[in-house]
Amino acid sequence: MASTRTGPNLSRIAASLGVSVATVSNALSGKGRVSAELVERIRATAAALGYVPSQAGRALRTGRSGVLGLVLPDISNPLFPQIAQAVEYSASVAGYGILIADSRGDVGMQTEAINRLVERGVDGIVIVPRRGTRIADAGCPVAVIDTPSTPGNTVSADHWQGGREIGRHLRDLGHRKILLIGASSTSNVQNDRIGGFKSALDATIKTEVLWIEKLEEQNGPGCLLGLADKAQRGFTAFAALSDLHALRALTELQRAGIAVPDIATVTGFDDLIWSAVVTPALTTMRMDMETIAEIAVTALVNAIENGGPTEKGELDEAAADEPLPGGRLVSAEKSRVPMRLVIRQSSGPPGPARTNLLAENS
Amino acid sequence: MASTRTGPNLSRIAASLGVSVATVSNALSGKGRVSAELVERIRATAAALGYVPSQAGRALRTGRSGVLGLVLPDISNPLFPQIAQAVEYSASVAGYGILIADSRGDVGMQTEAINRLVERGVDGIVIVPRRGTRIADAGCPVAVIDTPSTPGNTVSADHWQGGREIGRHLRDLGHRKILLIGASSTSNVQNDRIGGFKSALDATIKTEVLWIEKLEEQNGPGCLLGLADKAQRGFTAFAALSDLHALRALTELQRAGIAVPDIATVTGFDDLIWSAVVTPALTTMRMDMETIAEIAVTALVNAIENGGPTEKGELDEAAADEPLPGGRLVSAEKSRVPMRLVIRQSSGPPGPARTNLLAENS
DNA sequence: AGGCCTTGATTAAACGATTAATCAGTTTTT
DNA sequence: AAAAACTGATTAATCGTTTAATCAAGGCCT
Repeated sequence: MASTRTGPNLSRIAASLGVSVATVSNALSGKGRVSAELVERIRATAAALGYVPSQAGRALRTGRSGVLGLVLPDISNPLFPQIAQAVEYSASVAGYGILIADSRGDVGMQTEAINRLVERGVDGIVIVPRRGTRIADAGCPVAVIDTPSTPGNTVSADHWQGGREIGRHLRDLGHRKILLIGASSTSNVQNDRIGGFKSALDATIKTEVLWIEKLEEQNGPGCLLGLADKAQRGFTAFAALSDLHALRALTELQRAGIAVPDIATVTGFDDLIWSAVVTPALTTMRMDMETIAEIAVTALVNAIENGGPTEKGELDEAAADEPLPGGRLVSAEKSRVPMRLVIRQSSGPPGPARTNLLAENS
Repeated sequence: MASTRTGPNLSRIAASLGVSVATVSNALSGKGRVSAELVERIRATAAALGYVPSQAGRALRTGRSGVLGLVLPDISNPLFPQIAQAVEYSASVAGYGILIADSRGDVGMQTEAINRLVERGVDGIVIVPRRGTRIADAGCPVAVIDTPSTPGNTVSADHWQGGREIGRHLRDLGHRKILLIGASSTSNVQNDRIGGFKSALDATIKTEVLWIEKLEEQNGPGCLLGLADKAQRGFTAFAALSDLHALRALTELQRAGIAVPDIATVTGFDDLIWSAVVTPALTTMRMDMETIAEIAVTALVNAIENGGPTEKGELDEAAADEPLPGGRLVSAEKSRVPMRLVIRQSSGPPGPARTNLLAENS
């Protein structure tokens, strides 16, 4: 603790007032029995001396560090800022700090990252798992933010509902041939979005899914997606499963001289930072990260402080009523948070030469 | 510490081997004098018992938490992932964890965020300051990542050089009328980039600076930048001071039917995630964040562990030889890291109907 | 052979906070 | 009036690690 190395501690306050350290501790924490007048004097001198409690001392005694770990599949993911900001905020409101760990896209490193956090003594961990991975027993409560269809998911955006809403939006605009653009078919999140999307359509609407990773395996990263060709073949709407892909689609279409939204409609997902400032601004689905983070952190803190509701996610052979196994997945009552449709300028009715005058609903 | 709450500790290992805790501690840390044979046995049982040292106990005794704070002006900034990832990596290599704090764009909250970190006992802090703010005395070593022209800067990209390189690139391509696009004239970083940019041009080249924030004050956020009009007036190159603005320029020009790079050239800064996947892929300047983070973390760790080179940045009236004032700005020998020009498809010679066939230099 | 250095271990004192147990007065109860 | 209960404080143990100080024993020197 560089913080309180030389700074005042409880005993210094106690000494300067001629009382015992226990009394000072009780006064500041409000736990024991201390006269109101003395509490006031202790508070005053503590403030005067600039007292800052030592987390190390407290942690050693209480067994709690007051820190949560945040494990991300890949920090460089553009969605990360939203997540980190929301989780950090919820945690700080609950009195916790956030220690970050990056698994850098590597599946094996996810376990390693978790271990690093555990060794640092975090009280709990929020994990946004790499797709398809299971969470190893961490030795502390764990909240998982993924997608409702993933077993063990604590809370997440309702990606299925999000897909359904954007599907409805495109259906109502009159599109009859829609291209879905995703990264990889192994993503639970993207599959949920696709499932929801298709559930909103009727039989007359034709869809096709373009997987970017598969395409790039053949043509190299950053290759063209061949959307102009798709447009020729009658696709009037391009529903990307991420704003990053939507952006790629938008610029590729524009470059090919296909006006958006006049000729083709482009929609995205996640409302990433640039979505509002490109021209035309992207119609997209926004996750309510603030709520998701708050639910996840609350569930985690509850498990930490009260041994709240948990479920054994991985150790299937063990009995569920086993005495606290150390690592445990926490669960929340509300596990799916609805996404919100943000209509901007990139979506409109199909066919040539029509402009979308809908204003953004803030 | 949820980690070692019930787990094995030094005394358990000591007991199970019939030696003293001090010996175990010495054996595991390699500091005292312990026979090689006993070290081996201790190591073995420690591993067998799954021993994890308690950070709390260690921190309390040594006064070091092994954690660095990372203060960011606004986590939602798209540049953040790069920074966080690089800093987290460098820190973990040096054996430190990263605690994040977000000042959410608010100037006042920067101080508050720093205080939160200090209260959590971080050993040092890496700050990417909100533009124009000074760093308050934090009570622990502080490394600042901003721009070389900012007093107190520890290390950063050489934004001036970056500007110069992209200026040269556009000059060599033959552009004679260039529009610079920035967010705000109060940003040191952007001003450095502009300064470097102009230093690369000769007198025959005309430039103009468009400040987005000023424009949005009048026309509302997300408004058009009027670039089509600028193109009409003879501007052939649009050099944005951030990829976010470059993207905005690119899509706005495309929407107006101005082909990039055939008619107009667009360049950016920072090589953000989407820069390589839009069409045309953005020519941009890339910061070497890995190196910057490594230098910053190394300087910080050096100051923490050896009381390395520091300078009093703020407390001007105090003598420089004052005994360690607690909070101090660390300095590094190498404080400016060159940026690298990444040529992609969005830049080309001016004038109609010419295509840029330069390959990306990876 | 006695003194001295080296080796390999132990002892004990911190670090700073929390908290159960205790204690001396004072007030209330029986 | 003696017992019981409450109030406001103190004492002392504890969390797990590090580390200075100490100690016993064997080897080396003069």
